[in-house]
Amino acid sequence: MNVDRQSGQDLDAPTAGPGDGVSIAEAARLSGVSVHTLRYYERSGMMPTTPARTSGGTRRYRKAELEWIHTCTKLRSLGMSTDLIRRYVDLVRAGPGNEADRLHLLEAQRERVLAQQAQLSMDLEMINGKIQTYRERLEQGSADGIWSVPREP
Amino acid sequence: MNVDRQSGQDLDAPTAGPGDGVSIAEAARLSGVSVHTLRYYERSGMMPTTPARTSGGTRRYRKAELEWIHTCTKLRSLGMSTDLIRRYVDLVRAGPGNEADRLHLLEAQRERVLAQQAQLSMDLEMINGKIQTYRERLEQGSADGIWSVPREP
DNA sequence: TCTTGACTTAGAGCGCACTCTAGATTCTAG
DNA sequence: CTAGAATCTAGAGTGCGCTCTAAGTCAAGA
Repeated sequence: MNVDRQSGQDLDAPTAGPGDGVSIAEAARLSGVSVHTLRYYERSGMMPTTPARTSGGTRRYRKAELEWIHTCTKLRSLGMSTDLIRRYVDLVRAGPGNEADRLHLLEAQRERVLAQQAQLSMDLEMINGKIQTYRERLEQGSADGIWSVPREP
Repeated sequence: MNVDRQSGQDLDAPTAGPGDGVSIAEAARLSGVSVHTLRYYERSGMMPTTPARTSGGTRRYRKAELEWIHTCTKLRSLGMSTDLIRRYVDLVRAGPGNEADRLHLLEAQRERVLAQQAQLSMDLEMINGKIQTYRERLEQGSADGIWSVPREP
């Protein structure tokens, strides 16, 4: 059985009984995002499946939701916009048959990330150059001419 | 003589005579940022030196400003906040003697970029895995079980 | 049962980095 | 000299991705 060590809840339970899944606070702790953000993701259509509810209406996050949140945070940290994630989620919710579209969204994001990595590496050379220059000048006791303001004669 | 090919202006001229430097539109074209952004950078204290002005008050960008804008856009694309850039610019404007502080700002930014690159690479593995899975399933004509919504029995 | 803390919703607020506007002034080609 | 394009300033507006609030409901231990 697949059980959360903290809450002792069965993450795979098929129904929304009172003891199934974990609370939103626990889901937040497990995924590293705030409860506010979890609710925001849900109401803005960024969850392929929404957490089950107890009879009182409180959310119970299970394996599917927790795994998606994990994926979702990775897509976000790869720079994928909430709008694109919504589009991806819409495809998933539409069910089988649009896998090529989903693939295309992911591949497009990968291309953006690769481009960004290349850009970062290029711009890093610049900052490394400046760091190197500062270090050399500091060894000599002077940093003139890097970005000092020229004095009027 | 250092001359802009487009405007034919002397970028090194020491005084703010009417024909020295380039207009803000030309500076924008050369640096790839908008004229709005150039004015914003200036008034929010992100320019170590401000462009000279004609007698009528219009800006004339010269080599120093154009080079800084170039550096500044790279720092921005490395994710350095405008606040940190302002701090760096303040140090530069304060003149020689704080090179260690400047160096520290740049090194801290480099550390953040290196961490971000590592994170991007890690998260990219996830997206690559999903892309790979989708491709395989598409070859088989099915993408069930990646992020499909389970049907109720 | 009671109490305390966690949870609910809809909607407002925030921080960042621009981006645009209005209305006046300046520049430049003819 | 003149017309039209470019520029000026201070300040307002925008889009993104959260983040927080208010006013109430629910859950769980003593």
